[in-house]
Amino acid sequence: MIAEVIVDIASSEVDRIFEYECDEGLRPGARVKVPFGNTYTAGFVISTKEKSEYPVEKLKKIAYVYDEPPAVNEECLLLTKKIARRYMAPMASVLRLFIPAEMRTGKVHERLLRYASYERDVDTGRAKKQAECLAFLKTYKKVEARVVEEKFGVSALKGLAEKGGCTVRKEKFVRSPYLNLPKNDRPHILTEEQERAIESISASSKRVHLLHGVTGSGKTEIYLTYIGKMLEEGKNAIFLVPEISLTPQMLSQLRARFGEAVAILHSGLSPGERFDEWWRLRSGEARIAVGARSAVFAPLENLGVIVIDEEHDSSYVSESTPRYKTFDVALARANYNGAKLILGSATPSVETFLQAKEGKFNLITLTKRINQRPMPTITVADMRQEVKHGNPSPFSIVLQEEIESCLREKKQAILFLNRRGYSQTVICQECGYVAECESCDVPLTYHAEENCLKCHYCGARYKMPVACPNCGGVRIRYGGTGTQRVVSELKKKYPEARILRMDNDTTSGKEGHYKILKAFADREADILVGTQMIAKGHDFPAVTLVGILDADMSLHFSDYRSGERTFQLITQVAGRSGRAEEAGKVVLQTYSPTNYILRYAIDYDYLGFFNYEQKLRKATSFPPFTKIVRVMVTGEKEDETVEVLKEIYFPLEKLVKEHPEEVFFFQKMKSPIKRIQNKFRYQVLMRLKSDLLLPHIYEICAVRKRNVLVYVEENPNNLS
DNA sequence: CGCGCGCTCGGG
DNA sequence: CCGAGCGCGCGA
Repeated sequence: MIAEVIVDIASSEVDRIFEYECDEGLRPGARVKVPFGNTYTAGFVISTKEKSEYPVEKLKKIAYVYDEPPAVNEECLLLTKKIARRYMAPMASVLRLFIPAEMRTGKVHERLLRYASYERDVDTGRAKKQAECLAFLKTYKKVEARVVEEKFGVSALKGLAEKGGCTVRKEKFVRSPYLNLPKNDRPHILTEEQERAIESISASSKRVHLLHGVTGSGKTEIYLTYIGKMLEEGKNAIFLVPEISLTPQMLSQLRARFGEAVAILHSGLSPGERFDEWWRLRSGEARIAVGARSAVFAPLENLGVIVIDEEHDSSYVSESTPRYKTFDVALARANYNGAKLILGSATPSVETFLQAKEGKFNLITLTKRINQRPMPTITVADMRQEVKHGNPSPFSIVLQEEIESCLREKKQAILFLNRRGYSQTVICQECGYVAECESCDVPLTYHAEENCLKCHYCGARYKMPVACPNCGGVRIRYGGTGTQRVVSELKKKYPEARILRMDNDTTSGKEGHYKILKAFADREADILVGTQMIAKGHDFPAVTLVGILDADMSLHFSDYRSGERTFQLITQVAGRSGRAEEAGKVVLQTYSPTNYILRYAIDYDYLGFFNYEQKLRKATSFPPFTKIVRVMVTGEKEDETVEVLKEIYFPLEKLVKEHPEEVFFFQKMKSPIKRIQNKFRYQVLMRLKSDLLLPHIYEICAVRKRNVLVYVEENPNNLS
């Protein structure tokens, strides 16, 4: 037998099939160890055949077959080929998505522990410790041997085992997080609207279903009910959520509902936990995979449903090769398995909603909130007027009043500002010098807590200079407010208020996010000041006020999606207010109160927003009516980078000249941020009518030069 | 003349 | 990707 093997080296240079002699019965998808060059390397069997075209005397033998059953099944192999072709990615880099890194490196294995189990009552004679040990085991039946030995001594356990009172055996210990939570069998009562959604999903013959429902309309209950339904039918499920939503509460809720049938895949797990959870899915022991983007590759067969919650979230696009879109992978898997693909969002992306409106997806609209409560009222504070009337603080008069009444009534408030640090820029008032990062082409942000300057792109820290390095001046202006400054202003104004801050600087560590959220939920603070990360799905019943300090921030970004993003952000942040008994309030501060995006957001008018945005995109030929392609060329040496840029630019130029009808825009340029982490960034930007030229573009950009990286992005999330 | 580094090439 | 093999540049 001959095995066609892809070696586990993620480089296009060796991304081809190597043939090896193998034993009869080796199955495609198996991981193997093969001689390669003058060492050994891991590889994946892609297929097997009887005869090889390759000279027999040169064929080598497979050295070792790793695991049985094969780690990658037939579906995954097909999907691998599809993704590799689509993104011109090496097969090995795609195959790696399907198995946990722990398995590849071979550093983590299943964990075996010794357990002492009670057998029967025996006469322990004069051995007092053995008698105690026997009694202990009789009560607890099975205990880890190490624990028993610590309690009664090594010899007592050994002696007891020899007399037959107990047995000591090595068993697999499953490192599954939250496994010990009690299962909660309370019935789940659906509202009429939720019932109808379930019926619609079941009845529709369409592959993709979009649940469009306001925050608090109970989308999660619909997903879980449908997943439960699939389990009953003997089918399995994948439930995808944005990384940030994988909170302990969320996971324990799932465990309570589905018990051990749930396996969790996410970056916060320990290597051992991830390994075990993966195998629980592969072996069929667990039947629901929950996780962020990468969980779409979960090793489940016979899928009944794949759910993508918060469909619009930008974390669903991979930012390293292969730059797959979670939706595309999920759709391919749903098609293969005959499964339903459910997308859910209060603010679907324009692209998704357009497809739903055109009838390609089954659109289900949920209009009612579960608790019947109206959405919080949004008050607009015109910051131009505030400045005119001599209010220099980051808080408008109306927001100050609301904060005060909130504190008086012992309620909680959230203040949102998508900018961390103290001040965005540090400018010398004498000469206009702006401190910039040495490795990136961006200004530095002042952090008051550590009294230092930080680069928000590469994380570098610099000492805060006493005097201007350029002219020696000592008068420094702090421009632009960040979360730290908001907190210090709040403390000045409301010394009695307890304030928590949540941003990248305060959430370090494994459970950094969770600790702050929990502290706030436990009412350890009155006001939570935070960036983007406070916007998502957390329930704080006592929050009655949300302040959006700078609604314009994302609005005036030079990006075709800035309007969409602003709408989504405002809707999400506003949804944090008034989740329980109390009606919520939102104060939205802006310098452009008449902006259409803000007007639609204030009215919670998604359809209004969508119609406007859709017309705009169509008129200006932007996605989803076109596709933006950015080819990024980065390298540490500018001359080398430009060299490679030229190498791809001319073939690309030739390509677009041959297809002028496909191309709206084509230009090579330095990136808006010319350097990040000491790497120069050059790009070719294109706007194309369709995906027709994509394969050619990927092909042209597949050049691999040492020291210079080239990659293709489709509709990139930011153009910096 | 010999060694060292940097580039090219092959791997089944 | 990684090591083997080889070419040319420099030192004494």
